[in-house]
Amino acid sequence: MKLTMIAAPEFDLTKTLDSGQVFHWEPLDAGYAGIIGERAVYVQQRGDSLLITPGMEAAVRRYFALDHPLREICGAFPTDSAMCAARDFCRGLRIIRQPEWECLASFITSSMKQVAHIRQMSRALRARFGEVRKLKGVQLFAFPIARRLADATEQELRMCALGYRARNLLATARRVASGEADMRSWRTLPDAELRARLCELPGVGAKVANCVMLFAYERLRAFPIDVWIERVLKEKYFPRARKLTAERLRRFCEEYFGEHGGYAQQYLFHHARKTTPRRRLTVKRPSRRKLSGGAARDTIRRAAVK
DNA sequence: ATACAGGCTCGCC
DNA sequence: GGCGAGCCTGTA
Repeated sequence: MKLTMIAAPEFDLTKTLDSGQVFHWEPLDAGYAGIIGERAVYVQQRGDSLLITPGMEAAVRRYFALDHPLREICGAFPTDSAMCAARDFCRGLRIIRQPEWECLASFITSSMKQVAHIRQMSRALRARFGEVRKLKGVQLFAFPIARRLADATEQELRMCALGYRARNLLATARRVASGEADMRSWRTLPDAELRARLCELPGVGAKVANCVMLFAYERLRAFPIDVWIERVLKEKYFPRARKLTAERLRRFCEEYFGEHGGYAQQYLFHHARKTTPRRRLTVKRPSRRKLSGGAARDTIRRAAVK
């Protein structure tokens, strides 16, 4: 197939797709296959350009936010050592513009999951409920619209390995499909109100809401705080803090990282995730994790088996 | 094999 | 209004 070339300066496709903001792109040939809106697209980087499916030029530019003034954004970051290291490591990583529903649904499934598994759940949902598209001879599945999932049963969603997330995804899909939650109209809301609307949805708390604001609503101040970022922040910015409440941490991020906090967060996150040896994680985890949730149940299950 | 994941929600105090 | 426990399942 003939491909079209578009300019993409200050852009790193692989870093962007591998930074945990989007979960459906699959490697294909020397590039990636994915779906933007309803349409399948192939994207391959060649230096400062992208080779893409003809006819998708505008959609690709918009989706990958090639218009974001990356140099200015990075230039406005704080200049502490952690931030500088992340900035250098993540050169070319952009916060993309995802469809609202796909982004929301994906992050509802993300709770307590590693990126690899979120991708699997996305794949299962798409293969079971999504519309098929052909690209370069391979089949791609679009992320199912809310209506489609709203008409499914919790059982069917659980078959996509969602576990307890199935219930939340189904309930939220129903609200979105019915129009009770009109995600499109929320575009005009100020940050705080948008966050409040999102948090009313089942399975959506502050973390997921901030991810959706950042990756789908272009709210570049939104600063999702997950266990990785929490670890980085505590280590780099509060090395000796006794107890740091979530609220205090949130306020610090808002003031310190400011206008482009979301970019700063994504860079710190990606840098930490890609450079931290796995072995160190367990040692550095907050102690409560050792006691709660899965660990306790594992113990029970093991005891029951014996 | 077994610990533990990029949380949310409830019940408890 | 802060804290801990439970929830499902696959992966490292």
